[in-house]
Order: sequence, then C-alpha cells, then structure tokens
Amino acid sequence: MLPLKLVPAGLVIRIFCYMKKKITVPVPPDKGIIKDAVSLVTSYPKVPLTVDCVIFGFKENKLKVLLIKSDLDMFNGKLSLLGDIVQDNEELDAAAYRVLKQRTGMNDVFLDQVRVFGSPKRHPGGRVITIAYCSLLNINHHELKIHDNDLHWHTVSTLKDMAFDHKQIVDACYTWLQKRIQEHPLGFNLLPDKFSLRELQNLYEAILGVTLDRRNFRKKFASMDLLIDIDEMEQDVPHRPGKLYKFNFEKYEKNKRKWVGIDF
Amino acid sequence: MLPLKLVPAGLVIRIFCYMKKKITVPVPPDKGIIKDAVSLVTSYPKVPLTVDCVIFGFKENKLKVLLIKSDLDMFNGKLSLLGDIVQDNEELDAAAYRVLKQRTGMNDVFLDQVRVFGSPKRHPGGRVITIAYCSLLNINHHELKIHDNDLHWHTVSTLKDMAFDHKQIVDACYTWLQKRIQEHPLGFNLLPDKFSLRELQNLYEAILGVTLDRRNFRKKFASMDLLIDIDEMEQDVPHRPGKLYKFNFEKYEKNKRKWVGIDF
DNA sequence: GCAAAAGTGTTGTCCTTACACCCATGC
DNA sequence: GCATGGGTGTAAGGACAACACTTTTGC
Repeated sequence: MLPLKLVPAGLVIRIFCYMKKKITVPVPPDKGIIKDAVSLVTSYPKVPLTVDCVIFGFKENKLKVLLIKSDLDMFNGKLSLLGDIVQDNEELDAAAYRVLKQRTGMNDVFLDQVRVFGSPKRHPGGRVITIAYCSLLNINHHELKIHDNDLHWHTVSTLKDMAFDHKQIVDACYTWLQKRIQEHPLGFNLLPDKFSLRELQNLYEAILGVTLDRRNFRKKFASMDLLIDIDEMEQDVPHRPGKLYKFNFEKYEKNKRKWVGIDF
Repeated sequence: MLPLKLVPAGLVIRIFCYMKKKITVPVPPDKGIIKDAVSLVTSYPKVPLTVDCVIFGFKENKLKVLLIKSDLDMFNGKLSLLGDIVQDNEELDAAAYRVLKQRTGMNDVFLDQVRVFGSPKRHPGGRVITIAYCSLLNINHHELKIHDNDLHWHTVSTLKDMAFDHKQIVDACYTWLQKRIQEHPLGFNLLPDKFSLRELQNLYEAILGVTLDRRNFRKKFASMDLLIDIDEMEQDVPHRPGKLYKFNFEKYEKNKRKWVGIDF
C-alpha cells in the first residue's frame, strides 16, 4: 500500500445506484469441456450491431449536436443520430471513427464510448444493439459539405422527439459530458486552438447550465497553469478584445491528477 | 440558467483523453428513404452478443472477484468471468442479472454496465461482442453452492493470465470501481448491513490501494451524517469491540449532491 | 499486564466563495 | 461618450491534512 496524502481537493462521492431486481432463473446448464470454440460460437444467436455517434459542437454559446433526418420512412423525418453498422472484423472504435470521418471529414477528433443500448424493441425493424459514442469537435474546423438527410447542427437544449431511442442516447451522452468536463479538460476539444477566457467560460456555462463567477473562473484556470498565453488578442470584437490562450496538453499530461478521496 | 453557488468541495478534473486517429474512408452511400425497416435490419451483418459479469466481493480485507475456470478446452483451465449469451428479446441488464442469479442465487445486488469489448479477435471461436457488467455483493450473504467449473472468489490483486480478454475486462471494472467508490457510496454493497468503521475503512483502503488516516476517515463519515449508529457492538473480536453502523440509504437519496465544479 | 484496536481534537494550510471597480476598444 | 465586455484583489469561511494519547476488551 502507498502511504497516502489525501489531496486537498479531496473526498468526493456523488450519485448512487442501489439497484434491486427480483428475478427467478434456472440453474445454469453444465456443458462440460468444450473442444470446438468455432462451432460453439456458430451456435450462438446473433444480433446486428451498430454504432451511434453523438457529435457535440459549440457555436454561438450553445452546445450543438450533429443530427440528420432519419431515412426510415416510418419515422417521418424525425431527427436521428449518425450511426452505422459495425462491419465484420471492424473494431468498435474504428466504426465510430469511420462514421465521424464520413460525415464530417474529420479524423482528428475526441471520441469515447459511453454505453450500449440494446433493448429488444428499440428498433422497429427488429433487434439492433447500438453502442453510443460521444465525440467533441470544433465546429469551425470544418464545414458540413455533405448535407444528405439534412445533416445539421441542432441545439441540444431544444431537442426533443427523435427517431428510435436516440433522444435517450443523446441525454445519456450529455449527462456523461457534463460529468466528464468537470473532471477532464475535454472542453478544449470544442473550442478553436486559440480561445479567450470568455469563450472558455461560456462553454462551461452552456454545458453545465449554470453561471459562474468570472473572477473565480479566471483565477481557477490561472492557478492550474495549463493555459498558454500566446500573446495575441481577439480580433473584430465590438468591445475591448480579450487575450487568447492555447491549452497546454503536454503539461496536463505530465501533471495529471492522482485523485483519491471520498465525497458522496 | 441557474445562478450557481460553486459547492465547497469544488472544482475537479482528472483524466483526459485526447484521441487522434487517421482514417480514410469513402463518402457514405445515400440510400434514400427506406420503407421496410424489417428487411433493412435483416440485411445487416450479425454478431453474437454476451454479457460478462465482474462480481466483486470483500473478504479478509481483500477485494475479491468471482471466477470460474474456462470451459473452453483451448484455454486449458484458465480463469474466466461469468458470462452468458444474451437471449433473443432479453434486455441487456436482465441478462446480467440472470447470470448473477444463476451463479450466486442473489437477485438483490448492485449491477452496472461498464463498457463493451468487441475486438474482432477477442474470442477464438469467432467474433463475439461482450458487454461488461460490474456487480458488488456481500460475500457473507450467500455461499457458493454450485461449484461448477471451480467457481470461487479470487483475490483481485493477484489475478493474472485469464481466458479471452477477461483480464482486461476485470482491470476496466476495477478502475471503474476505484473511481466510482469515491463518488458514490457503492462500497456499502460489499459490506454486511451492519459494519464497523474499521471495516469500512479497510474496504476503502483495499480498493483504492492506499492507507488513510483513521481520525480523518471517521470524521469524514461522521460529518456526512449518513451512518446510522445502531447501538450495537462488534462481537467475538479479540480486542475492544467497535460500534456498528448501518448506511442511511434514504437520507443519501434525499440529499444527493449536485456537484458542479472544475478540477483537472 | 499486555496486545490490539477503538475512540477522540486541534491547528495550520489551502481552496473556494462572494463581491465592485476601473480599463480598453468599437461605434 | 457610451456600451460592452476585459481585467483585477481581498477577506471570510470551510475542508482537509497532520499528528498522539487514552480507553476498552480479550487473553
């Protein structure tokens, strides 16, 4: 065991799941030693597997998500996530990156698996399991050139009524993002390389749905010492221009917090 | 927007994933409006889907995980997680609960999805996607009655060399647990209903792999006011007996922390 | 009485919060 | 010169970290 110094920022515990289910099931069958793995696997029931990407962007101080209109007739043009079938022999992450690349042309993007949605009834055409991926990208880094299926950025806060269970998936990813952005500097993926503190604060306020004290926010980031002052100013703003910064990825990686504590 | 009071325990940000991948892919085909969802889904490639349960317990001050010996001949008795195929029309969580119930007889257990493992080569019999679930249970609440495939509790810290990618899965769940136990009072699922503060501290120390200051630990939990002093003492200990407590689930649920802050 | 663990308080430090005024720029 | 947001400091309170001695019980 390591001797521990509890770090100052300390003990944190938040949500709690105490799940109860009453289920009755038979005792598992004992199959003995299995020689032929291939025929075993062949005997398994199979389901189609997709990835769905919740691609977040940030524009005009609003969190946006990239959506299309569903191409399923029965959904009658309801909004849908970008997704695709996972190909044979394709890694799951690779499938998600492929969707991103196909739709945005970007391949240099944050991506993380969030969770699986696999309710038997979630797809009207039969059971389809989908793995939800969350991506963050800077909207200005690319323009949507392919507008198939009315591809567009939709404001997250005004979203409702999507195809499939996609609203649930967006909600899960949004909750995931809200939590993650407080623990990791993910937000920088949504901003240009150079950004002002105001933009950074707007991002946090928009995602967390709160207002923050400007002085304390600036002090916080200043004390973390992870922003590089690039000695440039904003251009073309109708007020006093702010300083621009870059995020210091190297320094962050070096000094990553080993976080130990308890805080429910 | 809510006016925000940043909570005292404050701003926290920890790990950071900045993933980059270079991928070239074709533009997605435009299929037009699809009338027949069923035949669309039927046309999809399909894969077998399983759940694997990482079932943690706590005994003799060590974190344990419930394992069997693999019944695949080629793994030659290597250790394996408890898993099963997801049945047609079965909810994913239900499949995981079913595995738990089959193997432990318990149906009143913490369970949460952790992530999907779907590398094409992870199963020697062909591609099989598995969803990893993490469970926490009190070892004393049941005894393993069915010892098929040498079902047993294995100390987590001495685990190596498992069948499939199961070591990776255990590692992912262990990391997940370490993080979660600091944010949510999950640990109580691993303890008896009545426990002493020493047991609680041992649990935290074992899972986090650290040593904690006893006085500070006690003060922390005392100040959270989530433990019910049931006015009983430990029995049959070869030293001064400690007080026993229960966890106050209702109170916790009521006062769940709304946690807003930034702390990388 | 000895071993083993229970139980208990204080102090210093650091972080967070709350809060108000002047400054630079574009128009 | 006016509107807009940029930029700055301080004081009070709260949480955490460090640290040692007495008490209770079983043997």
